Amino acid sequence: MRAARDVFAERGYHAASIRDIAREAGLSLSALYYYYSGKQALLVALLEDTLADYQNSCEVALAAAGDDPAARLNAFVRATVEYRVRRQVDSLLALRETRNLEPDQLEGFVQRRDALPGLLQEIIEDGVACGLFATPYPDEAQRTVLAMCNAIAQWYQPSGDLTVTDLVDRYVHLSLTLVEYRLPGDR
Amino acid sequence: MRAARDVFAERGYHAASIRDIAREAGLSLSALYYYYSGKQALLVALLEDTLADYQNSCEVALAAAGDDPAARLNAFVRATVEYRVRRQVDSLLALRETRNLEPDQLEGFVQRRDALPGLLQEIIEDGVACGLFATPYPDEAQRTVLAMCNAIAQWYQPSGDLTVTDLVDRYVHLSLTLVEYRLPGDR
Amino acid sequence: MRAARDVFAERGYHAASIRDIAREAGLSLSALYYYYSGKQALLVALLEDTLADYQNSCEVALAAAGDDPAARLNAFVRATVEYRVRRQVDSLLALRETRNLEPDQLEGFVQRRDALPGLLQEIIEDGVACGLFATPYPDEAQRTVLAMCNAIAQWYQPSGDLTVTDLVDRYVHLSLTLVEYRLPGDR
Amino acid sequence: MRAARDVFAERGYHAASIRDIAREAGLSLSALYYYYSGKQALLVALLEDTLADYQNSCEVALAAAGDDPAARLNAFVRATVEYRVRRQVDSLLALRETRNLEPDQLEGFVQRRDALPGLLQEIIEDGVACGLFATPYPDEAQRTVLAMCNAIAQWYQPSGDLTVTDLVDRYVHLSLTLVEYRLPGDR
DNA sequence: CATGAATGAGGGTTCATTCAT
DNA sequence: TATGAATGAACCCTCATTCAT
Repeated sequence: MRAARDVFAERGYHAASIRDIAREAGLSLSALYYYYSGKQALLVALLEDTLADYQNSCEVALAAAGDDPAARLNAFVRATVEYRVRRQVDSLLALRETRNLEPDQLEGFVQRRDALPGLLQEIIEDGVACGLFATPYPDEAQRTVLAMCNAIAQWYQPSGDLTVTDLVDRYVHLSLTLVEYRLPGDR
Repeated sequence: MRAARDVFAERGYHAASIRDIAREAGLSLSALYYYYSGKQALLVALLEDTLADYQNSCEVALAAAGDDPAARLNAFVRATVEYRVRRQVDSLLALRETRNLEPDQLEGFVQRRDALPGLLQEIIEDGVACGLFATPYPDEAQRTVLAMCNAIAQWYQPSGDLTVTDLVDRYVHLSLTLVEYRLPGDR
Repeated sequence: MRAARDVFAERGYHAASIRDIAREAGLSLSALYYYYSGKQALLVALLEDTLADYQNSCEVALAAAGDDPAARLNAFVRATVEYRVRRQVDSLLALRETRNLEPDQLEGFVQRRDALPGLLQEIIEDGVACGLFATPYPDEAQRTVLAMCNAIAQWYQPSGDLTVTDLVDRYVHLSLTLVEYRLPGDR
Repeated sequence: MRAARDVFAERGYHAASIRDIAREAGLSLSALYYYYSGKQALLVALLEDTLADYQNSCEVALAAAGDDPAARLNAFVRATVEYRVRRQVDSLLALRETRNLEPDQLEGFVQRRDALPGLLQEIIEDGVACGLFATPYPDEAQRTVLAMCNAIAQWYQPSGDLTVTDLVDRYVHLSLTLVEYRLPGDR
């Protein structure tokens, strides 16, 4: 799977050859087929693993965050940003190669994947409902939060100046700004 | 080119077969080769055309916007959002398939493409410098503005309830919020 | 035809594309087809022209040589060597590309082409018969004379030190040596 | 390789299709690619094998011939003639298709191939130096010896009257005649 | 658990040729 | 005379996959 991840990431699913993956993995072609039933199965395994990990990270973070919408938004953004950095390559694959899942797999996968935006949606709507978030456009705010977090995988360089801690702080700040967070009693 | 756009968009560059494109275009395989020297040439033509159109839209909009950073940000976001809607499929291709340009083409293309984020960068820094934008994170704000505008191509449905006009308004609002725009005299 | 000669010579008949020939000739593809009915026709024209020229050269030389076998051998070798130098590229084509003639053309062409070795054969046999040539192997001598003359086209460099005059002298000498020419009265 | 040899010989490298070779070999197209990485690789394999065999034959023959130039010339001609008969088809390929080697391969191949004429050159020059060979034109004599031996592959018919033994005798005779061999003490 | 061998389908591309203009 | 446009067949090659061992 490591080999598949690297090769898929470098070339893209369709341009990647299963021979390249086998070579990268130090396996013979047939040995690879012994463990995975085919190219598609490798992709599925990668994406499922990535998604499960991400979902779990979010759940844990949200469970610890309690009920406050601001705290929950904070937790969600933190979990997402950290995930995009921690599993940067997998994040890219999830964004780019999901479309190459075959119809069977695709449906269920997308369904599960899209539960998370729904969660974020709820958080923001809660915040709006109780007056913490003043944004007039909760839908677009939610889309933007996701888009900006996802994009991290495309540009972040672990070797650069920006530490993950700082990155998280900044994205949390941006998110709260986006939803126009008003401190309670600040109205 | 229309056929190439549709087929590339539907399947992705590598999964798309030049035979499919020819069929979609109502041409024989060889006739297609008469006009374009190959698959890569089709991709290049598409991406170059898309980029030129987008750059032009931005330039026109910014030229009309004058010097005020807020007005310029407004113009930039408006131009980008409208572009993402007007040429939605091309926008997706530009985002997804640029990586499939061959090294020769890639370099120059990316260079030209990345001039625009630079422009946005300047706008935001100007705004910060003259106190109009209060964001402590101009870099991340700029990345977010781009990310959210780009993402439009992935979800917007012209047939839906949201008109382009409304969409633009909302994204302008979000952008100004992101950079923490303070009305002059509002400090 | 000049273009065809050059392109056929450089790449070989099958590797040469009729587009290359047209480009080399400064013609459009269709204009080329206006003058020659196809690739094969170009080859036929080239080879026929070359053969006719060579045959003519030989006939003229032999007519001037009179009856003496040594003089005739001298004339034949001189004509052949000079021809290989004068039309070096055509000579190469004749040697290499005759096999690519289509069956129709091939038969007649080969028949005419092989009349000349027959002539050489007669010359040598005459010389042997009247005791001028002492070679015990007239057939092999004839084959060798032809082979050595033909090979000239493969290595001779007009820009080199060896002049055509010298070249002819040497090959005449070699030929007479080969047939073991005995000066009359030398026996 | 046998199939490749036959098909290349019959049609020429460029006119030969790799499908024909596969069919002739009783393999599927892909199976052929399993063993040889492509058309060029087949050609290289054939030519290299042929060259190595020929070089080896010459070396063995010369090693057994001792120092006498006449004996060495005899050995060289014998080895070459026998080789041209023994591997007639390969000889034709080597003569005709070497030009279709790609530049990488071509250089080294030609270099190795041309070592042999150099050897012949030395033999003849030795003979001339010690007065055994009286030819005034050692270079041309050498070219002729090679040309006549090489040509054998183009016309010899094993089914004909001429046995290989006779053939060798005659070509040795012609070669010695060409270099104007004088028996020691015959000067 | 691992492999070498084999396959058929399809890939992008080139080509000689034709035809309406 | 000359051309641009078009075609269908064939080309070399790569691929995901299978199977006997």
